[in-house]
Amino acid sequence: MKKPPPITDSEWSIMKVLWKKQPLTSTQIATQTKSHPQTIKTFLSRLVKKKAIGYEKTGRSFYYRTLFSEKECQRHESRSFLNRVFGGSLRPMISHLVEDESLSQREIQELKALLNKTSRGGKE
Amino acid sequence: MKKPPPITDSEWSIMKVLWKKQPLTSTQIATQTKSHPQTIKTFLSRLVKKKAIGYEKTGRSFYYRTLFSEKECQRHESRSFLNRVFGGSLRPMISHLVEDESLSQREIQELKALLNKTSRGGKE
DNA sequence: ATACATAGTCTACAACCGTAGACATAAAGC
DNA sequence: GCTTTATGTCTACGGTTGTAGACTATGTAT
Repeated sequence: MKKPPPITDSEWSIMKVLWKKQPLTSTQIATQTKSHPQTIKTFLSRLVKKKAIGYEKTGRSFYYRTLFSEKECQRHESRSFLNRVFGGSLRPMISHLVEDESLSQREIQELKALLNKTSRGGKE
Repeated sequence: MKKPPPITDSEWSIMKVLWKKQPLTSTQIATQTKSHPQTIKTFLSRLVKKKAIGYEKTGRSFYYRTLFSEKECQRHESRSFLNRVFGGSLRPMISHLVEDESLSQREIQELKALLNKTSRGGKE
């Protein structure tokens, strides 16, 4: 499976819209994001060029569609973020987040449950 | 407390070196990072200009020093990353990381311990 | 004092990013 | 068939980023 290309901030906002509902035309995206249509078109071209999205032409309309799942892209971004800010190691990052951003009791319970579930899958 | 300015990838690598040992001269940093000295100097100027670091001139040498702790910067970066990629919510992100990046048994244990400790401090 | 070395400042430059105008093309309605 | 309208493509432009050469100023050694 190919890995997703780098996606900039503004491009992410477009990807997000598409992940919610696909496929969409440039006009539909512009309406939803309340952005200048021309700007959206530029971002769409760039995303197409870097093969983050594709499109099908049906009659007069171009329908855009992502070529990667949100999860794939999140995974990828997390990786590079991790490398940049936390030197690549996950644990310090999670520690930091957990310590720093106060989580509610409920969230903590959920995370613990998650960790229990993962226990079986984790590699030793 | 002022918030840290945006720091680019390359600049992070300099900050990292400084956080490990401060203060340092540009030459020392260039040596450690094995980068072209001129490039380091540029980054240092930019970091000074955006007030991420400061320096003291002692005799012939300029000693650079960070103006923010690593934790502060990590916090800041985590925030913007979170907003961009996970729509600002922490839990999905941690879930994603925990599910996706396989953690060792040991790491899982450590995280659980961390969560227990945090229980008391977390807000309800 | 004079020359050498060191370290900051100015300048540059290509690539990328956010933003968007101008232009072309093609479908659709009249 | 011709005009309107929608939609992609080309071009642009200022700002940032990574990279680094050239110039300058100032200690340092002789």
